[in-house]
Amino acid sequence: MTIKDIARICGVGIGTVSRAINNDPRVSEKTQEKILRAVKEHHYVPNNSARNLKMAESNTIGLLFSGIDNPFFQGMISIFENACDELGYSFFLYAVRENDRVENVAMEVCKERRLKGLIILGGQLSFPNRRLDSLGVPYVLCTVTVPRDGDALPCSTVSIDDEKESFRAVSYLCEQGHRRIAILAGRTGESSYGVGTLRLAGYRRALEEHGIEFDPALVEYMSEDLPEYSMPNGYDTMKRLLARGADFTAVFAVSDTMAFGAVRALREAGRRVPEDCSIIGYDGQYYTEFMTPSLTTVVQPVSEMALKSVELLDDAIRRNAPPVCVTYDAELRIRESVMRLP
Amino acid sequence: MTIKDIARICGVGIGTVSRAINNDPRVSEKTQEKILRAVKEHHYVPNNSARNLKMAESNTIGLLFSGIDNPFFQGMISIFENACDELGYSFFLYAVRENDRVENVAMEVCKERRLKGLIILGGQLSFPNRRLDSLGVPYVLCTVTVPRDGDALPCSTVSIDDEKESFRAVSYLCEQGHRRIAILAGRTGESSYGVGTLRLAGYRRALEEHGIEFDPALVEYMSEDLPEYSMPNGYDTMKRLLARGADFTAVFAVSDTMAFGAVRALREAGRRVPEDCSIIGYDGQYYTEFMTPSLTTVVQPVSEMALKSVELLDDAIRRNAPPVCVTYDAELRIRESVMRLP
DNA sequence: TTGAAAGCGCTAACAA
DNA sequence: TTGTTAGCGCTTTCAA
Repeated sequence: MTIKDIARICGVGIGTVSRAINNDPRVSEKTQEKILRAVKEHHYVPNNSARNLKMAESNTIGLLFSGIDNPFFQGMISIFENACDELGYSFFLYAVRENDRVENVAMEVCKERRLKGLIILGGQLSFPNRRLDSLGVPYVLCTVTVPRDGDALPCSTVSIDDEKESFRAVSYLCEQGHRRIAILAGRTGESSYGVGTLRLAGYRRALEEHGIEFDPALVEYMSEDLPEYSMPNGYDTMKRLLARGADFTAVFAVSDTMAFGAVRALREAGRRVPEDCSIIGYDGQYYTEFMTPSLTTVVQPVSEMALKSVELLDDAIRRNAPPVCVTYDAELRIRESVMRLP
Repeated sequence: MTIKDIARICGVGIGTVSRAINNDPRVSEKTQEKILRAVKEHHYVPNNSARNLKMAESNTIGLLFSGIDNPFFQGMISIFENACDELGYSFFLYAVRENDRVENVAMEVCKERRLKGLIILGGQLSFPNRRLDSLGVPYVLCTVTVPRDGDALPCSTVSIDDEKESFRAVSYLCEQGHRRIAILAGRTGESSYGVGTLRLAGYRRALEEHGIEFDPALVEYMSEDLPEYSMPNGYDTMKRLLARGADFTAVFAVSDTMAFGAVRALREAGRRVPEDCSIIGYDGQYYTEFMTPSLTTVVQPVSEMALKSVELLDDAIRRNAPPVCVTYDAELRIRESVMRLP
């Protein structure tokens, strides 16, 4: 069933059918009605490939989303969607699969749907990036960690300062009287601009500023064999820390998922939270407030970040604005999982 | 940058470029190398729209996924993907947005990508369904609840029997000596084949078979104002049950998320779990084993269900097999959140 | 092994 | 207000 069939059925030209479908005012009401009725009756659906191929340009913003299985992104998609809506853009969501490279998908989708611009949510990218440079449309990186040093980025970014926020979280632990603070850290060998590395750096700086000597025995890196930043990994990593007989009164977990698993491990070891061990998470995921004890954590302002991403992209598209890097402050949400030491 | 440009650059015809790109053996090695080099150098990416438009058929299975924000589906996508891979299909993932109807998206995507078949994961559908009937390719419903009575379905389905599994879960509670069992139920007014209704029915039957009279005072329906089956809703619903002064020693929550929120509400009310109140969840989500106490829950065999869905679709595509409805058994995973009453 | 050309289904420019 | 037509970028004949 193509536009041709509908035209034949209605006894009109295909141009008229096209106009009727797209609500072009230059079709008589009677004709349009007839055509739409036939469309409905025969379940005609336009072929998007043909449409995209023909159209010189769309008015669509694409969202390239790496991490469909990552709960951190839960609920963000609809924020992007609504924001695009508000600014008058269509919205196209594309979930990047694990084995696909963001850059390649970006190129493909851009051509296929004639995107006006692109938001890249999550995933790993490196710069300079020749592929992305040749995209031809502006794009913004949201919660994508990239090296910040050296040359200016060719795109806008929206993120938080992981080092600073970790510093703040661990400082809070220090201020609550903790001196033996362990960290459930990212994988060893993570790149120097990965969040794990940044969060560990913040941890070290906080210790230093509070006159606490860094003790390698209190650092436990997450397992290479388990999914990164997952609950099982948090559980396993804490088990190892405990098994080593490390002596600590508080833990900084580099993600809420890690903290969740760690709490379980702590309890299995007979340590109460927060009475015997305080814990602090990172990300501010939705479930942390329903945990018992509710988890003190670094809340990333995901809504604002999503909104700002669309805004920046719109600036670039409509006003040709130059790239900017926006860094948001996270909020240390103080809840029940940290105890003040006497 | 189109195939034409590459052809011009390399001094060959566009047909040759097409063949080179698609690894057609009828291109001399030298020519292919030259072309691929130019492709790389100029960042040429074929336009999928043009490709899809031209190709008579693809070898692609599409996965229409409703519920990108639903943690229940976490990790399922890659199972579908691998299964398709194994059977020699390409895989196309499409996340259906809240405001889109599955049927419409199905029609569109099918035409656009010339799908061989479709798997519909989650979402709500009703039958008979004229739109889906005119799809023209086989499709299978995975964890989609549809009315089962009356005419045969035009497609295969893979699901579990919510009534039976709920019956089993609540029976277990009864067998542990509980007589006052509350339920955190689906929304009032849910359709008669919705999971909420089914799970409530299983609850009632279990009570009945164990000689316990059904007490409406022990049923608390989830809030209409909060997201369905969410943690806040579980929390809120339990709060209301508690506020009513209901008298119970165990609760059946119709989802793990509800159970999670409910545990928090219970504790805030000073009731220990499971000592003062047992609780049982439903779904078998990944985090339930890391909760404290770990949650006894009805584990849906999501991997098997995903695998079977692809298998059934393959049967329909390759062997023209008639639709079948496969119902899996769930597993009641007994953990720490239920206590035996003396 | 290659190039030329038809045509996938649609939109938009043009003509009527 | 309508019909006709060119052509979007590609794959795939067909002919060389």
